[in-house]
Amino acid sequence: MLKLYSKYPKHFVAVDCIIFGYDIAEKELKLLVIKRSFEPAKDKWSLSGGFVKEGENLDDAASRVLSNLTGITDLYMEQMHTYGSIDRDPGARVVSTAYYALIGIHEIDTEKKESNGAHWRSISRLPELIFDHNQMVKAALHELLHKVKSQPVGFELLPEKFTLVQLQELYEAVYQRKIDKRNFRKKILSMNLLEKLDEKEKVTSKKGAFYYRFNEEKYNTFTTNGFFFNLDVT
Amino acid sequence: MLKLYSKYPKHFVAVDCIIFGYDIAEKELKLLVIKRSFEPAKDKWSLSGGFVKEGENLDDAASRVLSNLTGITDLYMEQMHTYGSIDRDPGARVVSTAYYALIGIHEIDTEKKESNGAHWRSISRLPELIFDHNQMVKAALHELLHKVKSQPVGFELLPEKFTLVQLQELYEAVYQRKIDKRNFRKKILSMNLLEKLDEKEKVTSKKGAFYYRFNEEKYNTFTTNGFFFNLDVT
DNA sequence: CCAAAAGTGTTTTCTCTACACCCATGT
DNA sequence: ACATGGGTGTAGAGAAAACACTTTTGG
Repeated sequence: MLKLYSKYPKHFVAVDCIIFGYDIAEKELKLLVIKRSFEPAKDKWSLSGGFVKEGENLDDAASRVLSNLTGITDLYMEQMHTYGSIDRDPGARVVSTAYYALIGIHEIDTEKKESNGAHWRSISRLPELIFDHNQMVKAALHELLHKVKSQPVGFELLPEKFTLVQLQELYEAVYQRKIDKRNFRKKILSMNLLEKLDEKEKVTSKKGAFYYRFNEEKYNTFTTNGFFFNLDVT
Repeated sequence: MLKLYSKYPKHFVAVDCIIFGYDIAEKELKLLVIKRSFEPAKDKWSLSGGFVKEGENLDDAASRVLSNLTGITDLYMEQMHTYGSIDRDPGARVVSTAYYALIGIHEIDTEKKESNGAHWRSISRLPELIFDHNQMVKAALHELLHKVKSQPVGFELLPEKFTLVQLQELYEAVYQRKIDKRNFRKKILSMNLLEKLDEKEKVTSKKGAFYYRFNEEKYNTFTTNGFFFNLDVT
């Protein structure tokens, strides 16, 4: 390796993962937080993070942290923002890139979650987090809100099969407001992205609600043709 | 300083600045590019960047690079994305955070620009840039396009006083398409963010066009009340 | 048979779009 | 008086919003 840049300083580089999960039963958006196991700020609540290794891509570091914690390997994960204030981490100067992921709350490997001291916490009742982690979460929520309107990411938070009621409740949880049932269904179905299955979910009602499935192929056809997902309902 | 993290590797951290300028005369969006003065890739076209110093905030590093190049100190600058592939820079593994700035093409200190080997290049005729810089520009343009629709950042690219014609031409340059004059004026004026001045610009026409000014106070009133700037015109 | 949740259409309102002529002025 | 760019309104189409009753079925 050439020593071209040897006069410049090096820094610790880390990633922090903001893992959102949707709890279909409680109809709440949750965040995965961990009890930090090392100094500084040991035993405080924190996002899960990790240092970027030598010869490891930044994105790969984020995936590694996520998979160590949840067992999930292949996942929608998006870089959000990089935090680089010199004093953000009292242990040393660390530049940290925050990523966020959307998962169904039950997709997670419970073993791994427990052994890492991770817990789901409702976003409306978050604990105090270390460093600038609360700020990160706030920014990620803000971005999620915008994202959810313009791209069909909501489906990432649900199991493969879901009912329209569940989908609506998810949007209500994210938007933090009520949505009109008829308008919601009209709009989402008119996009032709959902496939109605022959199966019904019969736990929450006697009549039962039809399951639907997100059709990724159709979505890709649309996007390549300059289609713009836009879910903005009453 | 505690040696808490000493077992982890350190990395070079850099910033790259994507500086967009609007040329009010040529009605074109331009990008500031420089001829790189050092190895590797010496004499190739590049964004202007720099390594983050010891004890320097990430954002401050971006501001420093910008001000060295343009003389502009106080500016709207936004972090875009962090690029962290291990082989993106052939000189060494460098994690680089890209920022973009919007300025009027004439706000710049010409001395500084020349002495740094910087040039304005129309975004429709960009040269090949080093490393992943073309990718950065493409991403920044994409983000600019979305941003411009949802936030009144267009004004950053214009001088304090501007005519509605100039503002429309700016949006046409960014969107890369014609906008209906009457619809544009109707929409932008209905937002009540512009202040009509008593002065006219009389260079480009005999009749003269009234100057307007962006009213930041009004904008702040709106945003705090949950207002959403939305410019999406014919 | 009734409670509980699923499912379904229509009307009104508003926003977006398309479109063409008059105005002011310097030469 | 005319050429040049600045400025203005309206009608029609399409999208968003408001709104309430019927259906199914397990207990």
